[in-house]
Amino acid sequence: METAQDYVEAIAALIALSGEARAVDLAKRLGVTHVTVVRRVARLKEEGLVTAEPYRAIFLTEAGRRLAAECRERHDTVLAFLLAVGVPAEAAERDAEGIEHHVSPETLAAFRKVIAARKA
Amino acid sequence: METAQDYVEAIAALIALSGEARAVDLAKRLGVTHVTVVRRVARLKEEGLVTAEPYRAIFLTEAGRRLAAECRERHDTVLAFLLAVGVPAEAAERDAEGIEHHVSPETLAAFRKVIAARKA
DNA sequence: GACAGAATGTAGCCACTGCTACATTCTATC
DNA sequence: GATAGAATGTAGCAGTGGCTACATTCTGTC
Repeated sequence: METAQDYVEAIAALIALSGEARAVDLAKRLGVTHVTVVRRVARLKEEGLVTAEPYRAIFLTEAGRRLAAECRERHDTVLAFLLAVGVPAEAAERDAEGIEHHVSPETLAAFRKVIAARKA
Repeated sequence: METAQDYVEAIAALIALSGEARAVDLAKRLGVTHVTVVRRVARLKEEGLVTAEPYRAIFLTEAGRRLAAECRERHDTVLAFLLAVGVPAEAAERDAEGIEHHVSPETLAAFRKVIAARKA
């Protein structure tokens, strides 16, 4: 489930960058081989999160886009929060990747409040 | 590696509670069957983190105690931090379990500063 | 001390993620 | 349009974590 989120996030990011997500680029971005990507994408397809045809790029379904947007929003919130409490940018980026999958809605709400407070 | 930390943490907690860590109690605490525990503990033994003899309780080696202490300290810091920024206790406990494995030393330092500031 | 029940150990299954090695298909260039 | 190189697909291996089922050992009680 976590990896599914990482994948749709990465796919969304690649589509935003270049209009499509190719297996080789996904592999590069996620730091795995293309085989791992292909197999995982097949499952995402079964789960209805992406569309994928042999030898073609990968795209998100409506459900995939929704999930990606959620993840993106959560990721950005966690990152902004870490930066707001004084974590150096590089560490914040790294840690946000791991932390984002373990924040409950309650924690996310608390994070947002802190961000808003620091901004004010 | 994450699971190794969860196990030494749990073992340390059980030892603190009752003087020893038994497989069945570990299984209950970690929410898995005793088989999973036994196999993981065998690996921890190979890694020099615990001592384990057939049909005997599990204990931490010096290295295991060090690791457990580190994890405990980090866990407590994350939990205290979440509470300090207003996360409800229940959610904080849950999320700390997941987040603790993804905080870098830099992030931990930032967390400590926030805790100190809120305390003052 | 026998015995039942609890605890532990062992065997074997599945799912997931990662890999290498090799096969196939695309694609850009000549 | 042939062809080399890139991209993708497929097969098969290993490690980890989860399980059930069954065997063995402990242990407390009669």
